Amino acid sequence: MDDVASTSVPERKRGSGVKMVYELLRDEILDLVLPPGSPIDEVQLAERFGMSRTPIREALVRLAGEGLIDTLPNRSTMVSNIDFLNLHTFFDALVLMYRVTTRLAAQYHRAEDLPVIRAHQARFAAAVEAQDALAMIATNAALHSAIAEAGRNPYYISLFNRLLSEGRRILRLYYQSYGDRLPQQFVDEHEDMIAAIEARDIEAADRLAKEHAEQIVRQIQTFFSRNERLDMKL
Amino acid sequence: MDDVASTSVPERKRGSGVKMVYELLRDEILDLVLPPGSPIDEVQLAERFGMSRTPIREALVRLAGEGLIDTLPNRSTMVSNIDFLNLHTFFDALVLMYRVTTRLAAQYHRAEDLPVIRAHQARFAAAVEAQDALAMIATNAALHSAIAEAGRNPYYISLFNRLLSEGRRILRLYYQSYGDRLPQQFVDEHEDMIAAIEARDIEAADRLAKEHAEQIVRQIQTFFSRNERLDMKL
DNA sequence: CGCCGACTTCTTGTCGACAAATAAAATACA
DNA sequence: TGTATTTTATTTGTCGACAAGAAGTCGGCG
Repeated sequence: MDDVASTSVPERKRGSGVKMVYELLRDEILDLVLPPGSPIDEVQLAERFGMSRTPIREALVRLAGEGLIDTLPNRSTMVSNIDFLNLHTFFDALVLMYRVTTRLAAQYHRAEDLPVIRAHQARFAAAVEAQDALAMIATNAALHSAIAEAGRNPYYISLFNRLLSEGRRILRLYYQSYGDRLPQQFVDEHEDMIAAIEARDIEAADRLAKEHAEQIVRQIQTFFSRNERLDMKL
Repeated sequence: MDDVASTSVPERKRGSGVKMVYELLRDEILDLVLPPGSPIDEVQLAERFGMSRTPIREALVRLAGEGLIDTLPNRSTMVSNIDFLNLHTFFDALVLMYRVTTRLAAQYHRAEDLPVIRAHQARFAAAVEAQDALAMIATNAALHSAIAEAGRNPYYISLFNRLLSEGRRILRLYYQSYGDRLPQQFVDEHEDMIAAIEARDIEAADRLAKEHAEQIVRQIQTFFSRNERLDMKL
């Protein structure tokens, strides 16, 4: 009908365009609005956002740096595929980072971190209540990211955020096929983890994070091995 | 002979400029040729490499993505500082990644990985023999990176490489002040680790990596705490 | 009928130029 | 003389245009 974003050119500020494009594309990729393999056309994006190709390009370089898009030299660029064959490496790193970040949060968190964490947990519980899969996935990632922040190790934070991002795509795929049935159990497990963090019980935090992570991983692995023939390129 | 980079415009190939600038700047930063805080001027680099600002900019965006340079919006961009106050987070992550990657290498390496690893180890031994600190630091990073590659977990590989990069700057600072006295001990420890990997002895690989890493960390921490007043901005 | 080569087209990579934002310098004023 | 304000200068952010590289297309030839 009408061009979605052609006429609105709302006088962006100087440095804001890149960030906006980056975050929007990022969310669209992670929510599978742009499924793996989708072609990314620079001029098309330039038209859509009403700006030149230069800032678009910068956003794409950043996304490529995080492995969210793949760029073939001189040829096309597209949303990166999910490597189903090596999912175990992803799960291995995910479980380890769950443990390490939760452990460090119990050790190093400050008083002002807990309200932030609890706020995320509240949003997560609300999403589960509303059976909103997309919101539940996003708030789950935000919650664990906040816990990692409280651990105050930028290297772990960085890797964990990347894993959580990739996890958003995989979880979306999982709950999509699973009929979006969202268990209350995760909310309770989160509560226990937060309590352990607040009590500064490092070993308990580690153990709870390990169980929490391994349980999720087990569910998803079961699902993906059941649909073995899902080795489509997608 | 000729001016280093003024008249020679050797017809680079289309996509090669960015990579070249990226790698060169990266090495100059990690070898402290460009010390922390050095200003990065785009036009100056453009003249130096005989190209436009666009590819320079792309290389800088990538470097910023890895935390090697900091960019103040609309103002200057400079080599990122080393955060001496939070070195413990760096060491914590470094030790963990040493362990995990070596462990996985023992578990998942293939026959063709070992010659590569041994080649790096030979170069490392040669650098120690020659008492060449810069080469020793670089080959050490390359060796451990190769071990991580044999572990075949891209997430760990990515974080570990970032840690090894940052480590190159810190080690450079360390050996610089230490009179570049290079111990033979590291060569032997590497040999033991490689042997454990080859024997697929996972627990031994883990233990050796842990001891190796903690010993290095201890040395550097002692050094830095002795020079406590090194809390200069540098 | 099928294979090989020139051509077209489409996307990316690079360029030079201009505009905005900020810091530094210069000026005016109390 | 010290401070506020204007001016200048420098660096970044953005733009439109052009050229190179690669896939697809079409025609020619065996």
